[in-house]
Amino acid sequence: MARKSGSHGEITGPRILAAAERLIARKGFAAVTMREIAREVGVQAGALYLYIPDKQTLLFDLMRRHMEELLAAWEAEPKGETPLEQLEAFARFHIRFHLARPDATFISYMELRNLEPENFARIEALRKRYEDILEGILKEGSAAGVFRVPDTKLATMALIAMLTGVNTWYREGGRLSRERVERIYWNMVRRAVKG
Amino acid sequence: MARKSGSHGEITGPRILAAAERLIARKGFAAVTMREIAREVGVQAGALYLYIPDKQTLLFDLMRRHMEELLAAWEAEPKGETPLEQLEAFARFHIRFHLARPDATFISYMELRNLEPENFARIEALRKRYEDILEGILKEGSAAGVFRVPDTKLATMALIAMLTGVNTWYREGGRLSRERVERIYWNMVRRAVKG
DNA sequence: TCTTGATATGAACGAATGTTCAGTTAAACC
DNA sequence: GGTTTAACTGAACATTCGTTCATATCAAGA
Repeated sequence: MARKSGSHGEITGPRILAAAERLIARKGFAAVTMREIAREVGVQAGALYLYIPDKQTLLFDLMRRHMEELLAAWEAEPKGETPLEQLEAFARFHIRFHLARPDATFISYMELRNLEPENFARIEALRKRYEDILEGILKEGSAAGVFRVPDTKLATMALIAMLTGVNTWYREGGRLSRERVERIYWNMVRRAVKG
Repeated sequence: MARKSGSHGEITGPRILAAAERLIARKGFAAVTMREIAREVGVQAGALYLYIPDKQTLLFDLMRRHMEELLAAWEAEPKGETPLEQLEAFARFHIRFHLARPDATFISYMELRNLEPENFARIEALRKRYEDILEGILKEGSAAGVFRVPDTKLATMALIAMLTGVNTWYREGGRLSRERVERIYWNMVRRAVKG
């Protein structure tokens, strides 16, 4: 029997990615088995291979999707005119986007070393494109005398680390609203680079 | 035969921790096998169990040692008088300490989810003690009107994330000296919280 | 109604895992 | 020189891993 109940064609493919994302974020890629993922989807382990070639590709697909959605979401974002407005847009966008996808964010920062070299290079390339966005804003603002940053690359890494750090402690329904967190972080970012 | 060459009593215990730290930092706890660690030490896998009870304890020992050394090192650090001086001391200390121990730092931030609940709680307690040091400085400076931080807990998390982020990109012998990195980061920290 | 093709099962594969343990070695002590 | 003892080996244990595949099921088209 193919399944206990329900009909075929009930989109199993996407459910695999969703289940894998949840499990890998919680336990780590190496600690999650294909059988666990299958159980979460409600299917036997062998059935996973109708949708993915192997476990490594599953991880790569999750990370690539996350990075591509990140870049696409920024493209669709209202940018602002001045470097200061752009920096605020970026800071708020970064917090908002990553807080909305805690699992994917966690995986993309923690599981890099479980990617095979070629896959690693491709994810790193996407990440660099994202970092270049922030560095571009900082460079422009530096040239205009609005920002004072001795090293734009270093400032880029510092600000992204700080902003991504929100994910490690923020909890929905906690003491602070997302809007309030955004404002406080934006204030720290602004003051950290203000000329 | 016990060994191919050399004599017994050549401190194998510490070498296990050192090898495990290197390997786990590079490949992740779940992806490292006891046989790999043993090979790195130059011993058979069974011999590891003369020094450690099991793999989980090995991870816990690494993380506990790191956190305890961190707290002890801060105790031994010259503190400064004013909140501003204390904050500078903390920022520079944090960067210096963690850059000197990239493997242990990496493990302590990445492998928390591989700790069993009880071990996790103990490591988290140590981490909280460390975060409380920075929050204490921020609170004191806020009360004195030297700092302007709307929420000391949030600022603590933001600054620690930013400072620890140095480890993700800094490379010995790279473009920037450690002293220069320290100064630039300290400047950003100072401006981010200055009243 | 018969055929087709996608979807899924469940058993099986070899390899690898953490851990144990009876036996071996060699240095240290009497 | 004989005994003790800590250090270590190497084989074995029961599980579990990712992956494959012959087979079964079912919905849809002819």
